[in-house]
Formats: sequence, C-alpha cells, structure tokens
Amino acid sequence: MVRKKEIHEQRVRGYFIDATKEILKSEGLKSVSVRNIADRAGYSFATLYNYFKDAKELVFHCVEDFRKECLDYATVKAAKQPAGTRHLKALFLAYLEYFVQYPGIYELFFKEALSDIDDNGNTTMLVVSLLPTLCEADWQHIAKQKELSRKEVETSKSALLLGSTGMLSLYLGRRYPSSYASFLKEAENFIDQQLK
Amino acid sequence: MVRKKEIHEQRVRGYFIDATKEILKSEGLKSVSVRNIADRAGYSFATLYNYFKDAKELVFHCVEDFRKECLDYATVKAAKQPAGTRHLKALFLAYLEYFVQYPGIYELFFKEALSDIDDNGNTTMLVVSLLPTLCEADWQHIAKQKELSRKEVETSKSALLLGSTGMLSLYLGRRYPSSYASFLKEAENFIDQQLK
DNA sequence: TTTAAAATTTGAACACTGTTCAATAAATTT
DNA sequence: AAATTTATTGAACAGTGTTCAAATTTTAAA
Repeated sequence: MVRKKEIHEQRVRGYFIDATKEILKSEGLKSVSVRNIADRAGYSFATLYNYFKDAKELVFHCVEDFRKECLDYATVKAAKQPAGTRHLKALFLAYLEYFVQYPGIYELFFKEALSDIDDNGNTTMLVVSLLPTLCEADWQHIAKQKELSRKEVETSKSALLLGSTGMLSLYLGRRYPSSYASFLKEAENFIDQQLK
Repeated sequence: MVRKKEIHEQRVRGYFIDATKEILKSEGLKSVSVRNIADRAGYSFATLYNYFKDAKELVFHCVEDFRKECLDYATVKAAKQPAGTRHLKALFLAYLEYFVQYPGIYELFFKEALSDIDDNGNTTMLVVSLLPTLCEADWQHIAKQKELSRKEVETSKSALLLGSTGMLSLYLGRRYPSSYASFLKEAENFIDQQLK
C-alpha cells in the first residue's frame, strides 16, 4: 500500500502550500514564517520539515499556481480585444495589474532570493516565460500581418519583459511613479512606443 | 560647547555608516544585522540605537554615498567616448556593471523595502534619478544635434530607466540570462534599439 | 482483538534576529 | 575633588529558523 502513503503525503503538502498562498496573497512575503504557515495548515511548525526542506522550498511551490492564475486573469481580461497589438496591449496591462493587485506575489516572483534553493533555473523559467507565453499568439499574429519584422518582434518582446519588470520594481518597491494613474500612463506610453 | 558634542556625534555616526557600507559591499544585505554592524564599528549593539532609529535608517544613509560612487565609476569609465550616443551607451553599460559588481548595493537600491522608514520619497529620488543624472548631458547633446526629437528623448530616457531596472532585477535576482556575456549582449541590444 | 512495528506528529532546545531599558562607565562642569 | 551630565553597555524579552529525540497515531501482524 504505497499508494495510500503518497496520497496522504500529497494532501498534507497541499495543506501547507495553500496556507502559504493565503499568507502571500494577504500579508505578503514578510509574514511568511514556518510557525505562521504551520498554524494556518493546522500542524506544528516541526511537521513542515517532514514535507519540505524549509519555508523557501515551500514558497517556490506556490509560483506555479500563481503563474497559472495570472495567465487566466490576463487572458480573461483581454478577451474582448481583437488579436494583434490591441490584444497584446490589453494582456500587458492586465499582467501589470495582477502584480499590483498582489504585491506579495510580485515579491515572490522577482525579489525573493532563489540562490539557496537549487532549482536548476526552473523557477526562473516559470517567471521569465510568463509574459512571453501570454503574448505568444499575438506576436505570431503581428509577424504574420507583417506589422513588425521578425527581428523587430524579438527586440520588442525582450523590451516588454525588461520594461514591465522595471516598472513593477520601481512602482511596487519605490513608489515611482507615486500614483497608480501615473504608473498606468507610463505603462501605456512604454508599450505604445515599443510596438510603434 | 554644543560644537564638540555634534562633532563627536557625527564621528560615531560615521563609524556605523562605514561599517554598514563594508558589510553591504562584501556580504550583502542579508548579513546586515544590528550586532554585526556594531561589532565592526567597535561598539555594542545597543549603542547603535543612540544614533539611529534602527538598522534600516542606517542602511539608507548609505544610499547617498553609493550613489556618488556609482556616478564617479561610470563617469570615469565612459570618459574616453565622444559626447552623444557613444558616451551615453558607455555610461549605461558602466551603470549596469557597477551593480553587477556590488549586488548588495543593487538590493539596497531596488529591493529593500522603504515602506517602513518614512522617507518622504527622498531615497526613491536618489535611486531613480541616478541614471538620468548620469546621462543628462548626453541627452542634451543628442537633442541639440537633432539625432532624436525632444519627445523621442523623453521616451528613450524613460525606457532606459525601466529597461536597466528590469535587466538588473532579472539577472541579479533570477540569473536571467545565465551568463554575464549574454547579459551584456542583451544590454547592448536594448540600448541600441532604444537609441535606434 | 490484542500486540508489535512502523510512520507521523510534536515540543523542547539552541542559535540567531531586533529592541528596550536600567545600570555602569566616562566625560564635563561646578 | 565632587557633582552632574552624557555615553555606553549587557541583561532580558519576543521574535525568527532548525534539529532531534520523545510522544503519539496509524498500520500490520499474531
């Protein structure tokens, strides 16, 4: 009966992961502690170490779930727009909106050090490929319609990833610009410029 | 004799600031602790609280010094290039190089939460204005030579700040791209594209 | 069903962190 | 030299992560 054991293990791991996700969404990374997670999961803090190496490993298990949530959020939000630059722009803005809504998830994706947890770059790929994955179909469409050349698409794709990361870093970390309205305007200016 | 007291106070504050700067440069933000700083400064950890509200306040006093250091570093490094896009590009790459060399200073500038310390956006301005200040003369030159329009200069200026912040976030935080050579190539591509 | 074995859960203990505050030490003034 | 002010300090407390042997629960065997 090795099956039963695995089912139980997966279940308990899920309890810890769910508890961690709750904390990340509501209070942010600073409130994530071994004892805090275990309390929410209904276990002792020591039990956590039977299922995860430490809280960091646990936290990075949330990345996959949040990534999917962000994909869904942006896809739904941009659904009304026609394929191409219009749709791409809507996706881009919804992507930014998601992280502004959940700053704790931004911290997890872009600020939390993963130097310790030997991850083989898996988490990095999940994070870095999120925006490109979201926009892939529209890039195809834009290239097909010859609105931009292949080369231009590549550089724009890269610029969008770098620019969005920079915008979130400055806005969520340094309150620059100081209002959400200014932030949005800057985001629109940026993507309009890059899609020129 | 209020003078003597102030001199002494400034001196001791300097000892703590220097100790903090040493730690930030060598071991990074994770090693900054009240006891660690005080040890290096040659005082008890309790003495720190007589001169600073807490370690965070102390840490942000380092921002000004590092900002100046980065300005000097990039200015010297780009000195050989002729004014304009060539010089601008050299400054941009040196700016990135400085933070790659001292990841602890990058963390301090772009990752450390300043939500707690009510700073009136002073630290934000120091951080955000660094690259624009560095490049100001070259932007003037470029606009004068009509290589780019006023409007184009503004959007490029903004894109450079956002892009550099994003690049450093992804490279230093997520090891993307995985090698420094790739990082440099991406940086060059980005600035060439933005200066089109 | 009772007993033995295996698996799971747990809190004590230790080493770190930040922070406060009363006691000590040093410097200054009287 | 004595009194007063100023500066420095370590003890103490509440957090943090982590380990490990003991206690508990679950499973298997008799």
